Amino acid sequence: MVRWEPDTRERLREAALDLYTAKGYADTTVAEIAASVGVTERTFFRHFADKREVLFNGSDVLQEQFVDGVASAPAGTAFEIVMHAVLSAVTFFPEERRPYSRRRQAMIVANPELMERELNKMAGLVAALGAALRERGVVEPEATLAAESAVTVFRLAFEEWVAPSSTRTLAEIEQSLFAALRSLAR
Amino acid sequence: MVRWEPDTRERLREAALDLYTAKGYADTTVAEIAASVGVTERTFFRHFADKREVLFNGSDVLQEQFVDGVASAPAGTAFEIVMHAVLSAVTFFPEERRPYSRRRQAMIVANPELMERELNKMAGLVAALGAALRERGVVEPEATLAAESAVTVFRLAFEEWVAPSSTRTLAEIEQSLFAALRSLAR
DNA sequence: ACACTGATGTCAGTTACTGACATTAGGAGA
DNA sequence: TCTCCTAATGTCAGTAACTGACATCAGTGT
Repeated sequence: MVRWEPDTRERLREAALDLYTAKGYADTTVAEIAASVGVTERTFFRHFADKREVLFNGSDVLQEQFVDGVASAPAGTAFEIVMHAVLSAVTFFPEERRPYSRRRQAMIVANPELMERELNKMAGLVAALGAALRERGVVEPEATLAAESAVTVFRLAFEEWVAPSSTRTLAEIEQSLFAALRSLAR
Repeated sequence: MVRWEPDTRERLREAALDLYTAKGYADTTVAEIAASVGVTERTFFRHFADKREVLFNGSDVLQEQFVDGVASAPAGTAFEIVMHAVLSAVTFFPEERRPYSRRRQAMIVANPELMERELNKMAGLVAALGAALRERGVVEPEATLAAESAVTVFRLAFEEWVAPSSTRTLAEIEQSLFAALRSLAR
């Protein structure tokens, strides 16, 4: 019977954020991250496609949440469906995870390379959401426009949610942004 | 009196797209690009921050067009102002540049690294547009939402404009997308 | 016992990118 | 004309991200 050890993958993820925080993203080498959990650099690259990807683990799970949210939404307009999906996905960000999200997001916004990757993940969300909408019979260009709008709202809401002074819940922020978006195109 | 030679920068830009097209982006080294115009690799990196940036030259000019478009828009809602800005910027994409844009965009969508950079440039447009709107007194969150929406419309319109079968003008596509967006949030 | 599978180690190699310093060409002014 | 200055480039050594190929090894099912 051996002492329990978390996944190598998970340990790499934690070590990476710790090191990025301590020394800065650019000044941290992949070799250091690997060494700090007792594996080789090669192993790191077997778990993560590149040095950036280690910070973007949950993104596929979030994507599923969005897609499920579309599938489970009651009948309605494209806009109502994506609103439902985005608001459902808030369960992915419970209050106790806010400190972690803050740390991670601070790292991302401070490093253009990471921000690029973040934007890329958001584009993935848009693609998945758009596909889910088309699955439900929404046609172009409404499917893509609704998907884009929804992810934009989600992203802006998330950014405010992790802002240092923010106290509102993610769902509240999202709702006010959806409302503002509605009245924009008036 | 010497034979006229275009900028080293411009020649690198052309050579890069040619080589990327001929051998593929990943299989082209920066050293090859540099050698093909008779300079060293180091010189390439003095002109372009990295291997991707060489395909994103005009983006700052486009950004200025957007900002100018906001400044020159008649009084109106945030939505009307960004519509004016986006529609003004079509002069940046005359019909004769469509073949070049098609080539370039095909290269970008085929390479995730390049797509990431593209998304990053779009985020730059959003930021500039948002700032220009705030300059005109538009407040948050309307400024950011309008900027995001406008750049989304521009991007989707551009993608359709460079699609192989597309014949409509960029302005036409943009107008129909703005209209669709308007009726989305109804 | 044996084969198989999945995760890891090892190692050599490529290439993007950077810093430091040298060189050169052309223009402005003494 | 000589000289200084600046901008662009060359040279060179170095770092670190990433990859492919192959070996090892522990566990698992048969």
